[in-house]
Amino acid sequence: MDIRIKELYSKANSHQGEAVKIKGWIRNNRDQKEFGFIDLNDGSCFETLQIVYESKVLENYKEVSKLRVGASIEVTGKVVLTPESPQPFEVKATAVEMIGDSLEDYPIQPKRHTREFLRENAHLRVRTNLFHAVFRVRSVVSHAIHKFFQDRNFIYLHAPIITSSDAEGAGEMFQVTTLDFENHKEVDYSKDFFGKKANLSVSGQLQAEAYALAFRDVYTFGPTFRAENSNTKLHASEFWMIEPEIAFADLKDDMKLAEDMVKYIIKDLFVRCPSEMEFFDKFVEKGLIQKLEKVIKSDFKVATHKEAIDILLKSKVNFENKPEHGEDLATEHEKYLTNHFDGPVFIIDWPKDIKAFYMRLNDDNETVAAMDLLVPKAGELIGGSQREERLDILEKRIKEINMDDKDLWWYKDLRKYGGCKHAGFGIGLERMIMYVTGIDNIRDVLPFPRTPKNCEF
RNA sequence: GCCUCAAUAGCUCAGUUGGUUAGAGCACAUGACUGUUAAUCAUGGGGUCCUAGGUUCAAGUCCUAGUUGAGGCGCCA
Repeated sequence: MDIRIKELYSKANSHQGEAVKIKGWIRNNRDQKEFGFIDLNDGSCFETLQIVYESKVLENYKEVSKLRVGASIEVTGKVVLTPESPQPFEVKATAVEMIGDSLEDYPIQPKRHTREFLRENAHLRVRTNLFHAVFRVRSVVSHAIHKFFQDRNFIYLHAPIITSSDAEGAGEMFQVTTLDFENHKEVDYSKDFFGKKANLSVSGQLQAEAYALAFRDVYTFGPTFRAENSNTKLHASEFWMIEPEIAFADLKDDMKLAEDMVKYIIKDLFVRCPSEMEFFDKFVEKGLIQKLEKVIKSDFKVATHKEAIDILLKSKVNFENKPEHGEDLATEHEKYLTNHFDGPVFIIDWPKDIKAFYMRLNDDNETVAAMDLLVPKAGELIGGSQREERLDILEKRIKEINMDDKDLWWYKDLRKYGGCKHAGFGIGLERMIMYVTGIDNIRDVLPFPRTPKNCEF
């Protein structure tokens, strides 16, 4: 019977003595004179299956003993429980057939490689324990996010990937064009494909607002593109973002939603990826599981931007960037604050001058109803705000920062026809994965990462 | 975009104040071994010392430029 290794691990006892057939890739092969062992992984779960093969049984014993790491094989054999051994059961092979050979220069060895080397082999690194675990978790987290919102009756909105508005203010954009730049010198965007300049989306928020004002609760989940020349462990040129938007809601509702979502994802992960989480806890970040268990149980802390600056000033730490009221927080400040609060912390009520035009002006006329969720390792995990629903104030803000709002006519319409209090946030999928796995480089949680000067694969 | 560091075998690294034929472990090949767990043991093959200039009797080693990578900062998610 054709079977997956995951099925064997979940119900080993009921398969005892059964004849099974498994296909997979060799992780390791150790032979002796009369018998040998293959560690087989078939991708269905984190664990490998030990195959025992004997010269008495296999006609092709010699060939099997020479199979290299990475080769794909089909094994026929019998399930045997081995309670005395490190592994709970194994399969005694009656036949082992090679499906695809792995040549002598297969780069992934059963030993420790550097992350840099593995990045250069992004097509093969998934066959290591670490990346197997990372990308299972990425898949499970993605599913958990959909479940979280779908269970709450949110509408999944596919925001456009190509946009003409460059109003989001979220960073440099990649241009989308069919103009022939190689043979023409002057650029006339009216002759371009869309009749005007177009870009890859840096955020689906503005469109999500339109849908929230019809469905009340919506979320986007898709790729986002930023052409910033950012060379850090936390930034990629192409990443995935989730942007919920909720109507008849304020900043408090927004924060509650964010906190519930983060906790939901972690809980789901503990249920569905116990082996992977154990692996991360052991080899990537010691104490990870304990840290996340604490996050589930405790309430996220909240501090206003002013309070946060006061804490930094009182700390007497000699920061390279002096903390100042009305100024942005530097990375070193964020790190200090997450340590100080010993867990995730919302920083709210930011000075209006350092935040986006669409964020709702507070009654003090100086701060906006914005929130950033800071966590250790991933830094700014979430950024959100209550949106400015008052048309006159929105227009004033746009004027204040000298923004060209001719592409925003439809966005302003949302304030003219049935506008209401609404809020939302954006969470970077990769940063969430970094936070829950302990992996500290964004390039190691993206299947084929795109960063400045790197578009291989 | 700015600053710092690095590049030697397929991988991880060592290589002395510049000095004779550039080493080790793993991987690979061949063999040994009756229960291995990244098995162990023996033997063997494997090098454009990142690229281009320069200094020197002599450069893996020193200098200059470039390329690529990493870390930090800024921008953000």
